[in-house]
Amino acid sequence: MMSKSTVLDKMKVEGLRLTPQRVHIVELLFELSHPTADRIYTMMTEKFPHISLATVYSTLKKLKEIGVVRELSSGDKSSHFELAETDHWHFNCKVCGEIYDLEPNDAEALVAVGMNNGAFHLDSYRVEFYGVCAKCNA
Amino acid sequence: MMSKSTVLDKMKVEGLRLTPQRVHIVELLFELSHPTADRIYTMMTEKFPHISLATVYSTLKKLKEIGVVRELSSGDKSSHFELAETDHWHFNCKVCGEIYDLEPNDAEALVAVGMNNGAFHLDSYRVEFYGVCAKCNA
DNA sequence: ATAGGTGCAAAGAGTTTGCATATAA
DNA sequence: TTATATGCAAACTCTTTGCACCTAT
Repeated sequence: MMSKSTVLDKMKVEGLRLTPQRVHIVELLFELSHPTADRIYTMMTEKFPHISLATVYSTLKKLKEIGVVRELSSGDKSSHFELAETDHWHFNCKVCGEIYDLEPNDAEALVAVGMNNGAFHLDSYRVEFYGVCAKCNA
Repeated sequence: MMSKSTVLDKMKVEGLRLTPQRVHIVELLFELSHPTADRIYTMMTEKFPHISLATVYSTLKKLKEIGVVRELSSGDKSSHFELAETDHWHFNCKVCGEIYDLEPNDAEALVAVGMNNGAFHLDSYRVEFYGVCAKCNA
């Protein structure tokens, strides 16, 4: 589990300015579960009433570039974002739209496939499950 | 490996009309590798000079609904589409943009995680790897 | 001091929708 | 015959860009 100061340090090291807006976006990424840019924007307006969606997108893009944020591009709707921390997989409920984090069982074997016998250079990978969660199935 | 007539039968069964446009879209899905809607549209214009992108999107949407097509939503760019046939995983090269099909090693163990101890109803899943392919790494 | 960030508005890309015409069944 | 598909254009959503002003370093 990454800490907030680890993220902020990383941002500084990578040459990103630590504006109050950016700091709060990072805080929200720790508080919210897989938020969309718009969700972050809405939460931001409580503390920064005049913030722009463009600022949110711009910050998320930079955080993605330095590798502390992952973008989850979900088919027909808007992207969700998460801190690129531990290795985990996602379950996407088609009824309520909730995204659940799941623990991998054997990530190493999976990664071996992704490297294609060493032929490919692997940066990252994602595992996404789709279906109906326990709550919605009841 | 699904056959073209299997797909067309399925479409008929599901109440979709077999128009010449739709038949050719299906043919293109067999010929092309993970095409975008726009790629299919461009190929379609050779045979149907006045076809509309809307028709392509509409057909892909219906094929997705009846489960013969999968949409691969790729982050910041447009979606790619593929026939929902065999169980396979993808490697996405960030340099050339190519999408490679990979053979799963142990899909069952993976699916077991996705079912979350039987709590979730699993429709489907995807495994996406990101990195640099052999060709671009040379 | 100044490179980089912010907020605003406008532009862009991809996808969907409304509607009149055409057509598969 | 008639419910559904097509093609066109316009609309929509999400995201990016341009620019003048501001601010973290």
